[in-house]
Amino acid sequence: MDKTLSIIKAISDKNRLRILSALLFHDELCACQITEFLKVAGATASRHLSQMVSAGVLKNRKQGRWIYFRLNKENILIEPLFVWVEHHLEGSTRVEKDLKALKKILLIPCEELSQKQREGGICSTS
Amino acid sequence: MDKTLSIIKAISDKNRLRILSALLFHDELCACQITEFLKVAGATASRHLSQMVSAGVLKNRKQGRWIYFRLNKENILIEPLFVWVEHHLEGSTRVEKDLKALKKILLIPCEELSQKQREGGICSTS
DNA sequence: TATATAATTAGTTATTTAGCTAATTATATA
DNA sequence: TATATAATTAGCTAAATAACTAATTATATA
Repeated sequence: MDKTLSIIKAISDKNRLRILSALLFHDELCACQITEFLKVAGATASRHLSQMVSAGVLKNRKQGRWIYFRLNKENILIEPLFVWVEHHLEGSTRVEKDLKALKKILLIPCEELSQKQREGGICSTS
Repeated sequence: MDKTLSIIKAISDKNRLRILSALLFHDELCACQITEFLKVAGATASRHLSQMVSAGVLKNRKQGRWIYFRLNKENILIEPLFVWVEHHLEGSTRVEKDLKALKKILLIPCEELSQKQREGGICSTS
C-alpha cells in the first residue's frame, strides 16, 4: 500500500499535477522549462520532480548540463493512471493556460531561460 | 483541475486509501464499522468519509441510525480510478490485514459495535 | 414528547508539506 | 585544469492537514 500511496501522493499536489499534465502533451521537458512555467523557485521545482521520480511517475535523463524529464510510460502499473488523469483533465482551463505558456517558453533556448532565471529570480513570460 | 485534484487528494491519505480498498471488497460499510477497522476516533473517520463524499468518490445513505458508505461507481469519470487502485493494491499485506479484521468486525451488530466504541474509546478486535 | 445515540462539526494541537534562500554537487567548456 | 553553471540538497518558515476531545445535530424508540 505504501508504494501505491507514494504514486498517488506524487500527483496529489497542484504543481505536481501541472507537471504531469504538461508532460502528457510534451514528450520531454527540461527542469528549467518546468521551473519557468510553474513560476516557482528552481529548488521548489526540483523537489517536486525528484518526488515524482522516486515514486516512479517520471524518468529523467541528463543531456549536457540539462536534465530532461518525461512520464514513465513503460511502467505498465502506472500508465493507466496517466490515461485517467488525461481524460479527467479534459477541458481544464488551467491546463490550457499552462500549455499556452509552455508554447512560448519552448521557443526560448535553455541557455537563455536559465540565464534569465539566474538573474531575475522567478520570472514571468506573460 | 481543482476537481481532479480533489479526487486525487481524497485518496492520497493512508486511512482514506484503506477505506477505498475496504469498499472494493465490501459493497457497503457503516461509519461505525469503518471507524472500528481504522482504529481511529469516530470524528476522525467521519472527516475522512465526508472528504471522500465531497470529492464524489463515495456515496452514502442513511438507514435508521446508521449511515452506510459505498464507492460511487456510477460516476464513470471516477470509476476507472477504482479499477486502477484495485489492480495496484493487488497483493498488499496491509489490505489483507484490513480485510481479515473487517471479517471479524462484520460479525458484530452495529448496535454492539457502537456501544463498545462509546464505552471503550478506540477499541481493537485483535 | 422526551431520551438515547450515531454521526457530524467545532475547536485545538501536532505533524506534514510546500515554499523560499543559501550551500553543495556534478558537468561542460574556456 | 580551472571556471561557470544547471540541478540538487540543506536548512528554515509558513501553510495545510490529520488527529484528538467536546459540543452539536438529527433520528429512532421508549
